[in-house]
Amino acid sequence: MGTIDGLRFYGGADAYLAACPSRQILDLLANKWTMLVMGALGGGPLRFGELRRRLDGITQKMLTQTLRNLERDGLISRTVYPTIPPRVDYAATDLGHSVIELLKAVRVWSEKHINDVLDARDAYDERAAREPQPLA
Amino acid sequence: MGTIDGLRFYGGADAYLAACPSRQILDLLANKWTMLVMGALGGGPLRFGELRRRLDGITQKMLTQTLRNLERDGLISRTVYPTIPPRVDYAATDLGHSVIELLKAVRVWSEKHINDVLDARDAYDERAAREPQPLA
DNA sequence: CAGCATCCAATTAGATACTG
DNA sequence: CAGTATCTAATTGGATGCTG
Repeated sequence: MGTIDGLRFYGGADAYLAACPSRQILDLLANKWTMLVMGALGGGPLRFGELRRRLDGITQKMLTQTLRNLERDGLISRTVYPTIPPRVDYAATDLGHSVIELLKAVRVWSEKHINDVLDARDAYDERAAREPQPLA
Repeated sequence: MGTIDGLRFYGGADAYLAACPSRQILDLLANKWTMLVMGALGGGPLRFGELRRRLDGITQKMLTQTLRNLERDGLISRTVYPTIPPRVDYAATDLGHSVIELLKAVRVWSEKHINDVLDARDAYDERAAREPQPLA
C-alpha cells in the first residue's frame, strides 16, 4: 500500500479534495508533455533521443524531468544498456499502458476539434474587441 | 473555419508538432483545474461560488482564469443574471460535453490507481536513497 | 456575489556548458 | 548518446484590497 504521512488510502479517493493524493496524480497526468510522452510510448519502447525528436519543441531538460517523474510514479520503466555510447530505453509499464488510451483520447480530441475551438476563440476575441469598455 | 496566422487547418492535425494549433488545445485540456472544472460542470450548470467551493484549494484568480480560457475556447458558456447581488452561471457547451467524459476518465484513473502510484513512488525513493552516490 | 487590479513569491522553463 | 549542473528569463500562482 502506498502511504502519505502515515495514512493509507483504500477507497473514497477524491481528486476534488486538495489533500487527496489522487490530486497529485492528476497533476502528473494533466500535463502536456506527459500526454505526449505516454502517447509516444504507446507504440513501444523508445530511446531518449527518439523521444526528443518525436516531441517537437521539448527541451532536453523538460524531457528528462518528465521521464523521471513518470518513472518515479511507475508509469514507465527505464533500461540502461552499459554500452559506449550509452543507450537508454523507456517503455510504458503495465500501469502506464492502462492510462495511455485515456490520454490518447484527449490528444485525439484536441486534434479533431481544432477548428471548433479556433472558431470559438475568434468569435470571443472579436466580440471582446468590439465591446464597449466594461466601465470607464 | 478557425485560422491562425491566416492558415486553415482541415485535417492532418498533429499535437506532436509544436506549431500545430492542436498543441495549444492539448495544453488547455492538460491542466488540473480544467479537468476538475469540466468534471464539475458535467453534472449541470454551476455558479462561480459553487465551483470555488467544489474545487478545493483553487484561488479566485485561478478559477476566473480557468473559466475565461474555457469560455474563450468554446467549452463552457457564461450567463450573467443582472440581479443584485449578481449571479453568474457556467455550463458546458455541446463541444465541452463532448470532452468531459474523456477528462473524467483521467481523473477517475487517478483516483483508482493512487496506491499503485504511491507504491511505485515509495519504492523509487527508497531505492534512490539507498543507492550509492552516482559518482563522487 | 462575482469578479478585477496589483504586487510579490515561487515555480517552471529555456539556454548554455560540461561529463561518463 | 544521454544525460547533469547552473544561471537566468518567463510564467504561474497566491495574497490583498477594491468595486458594481
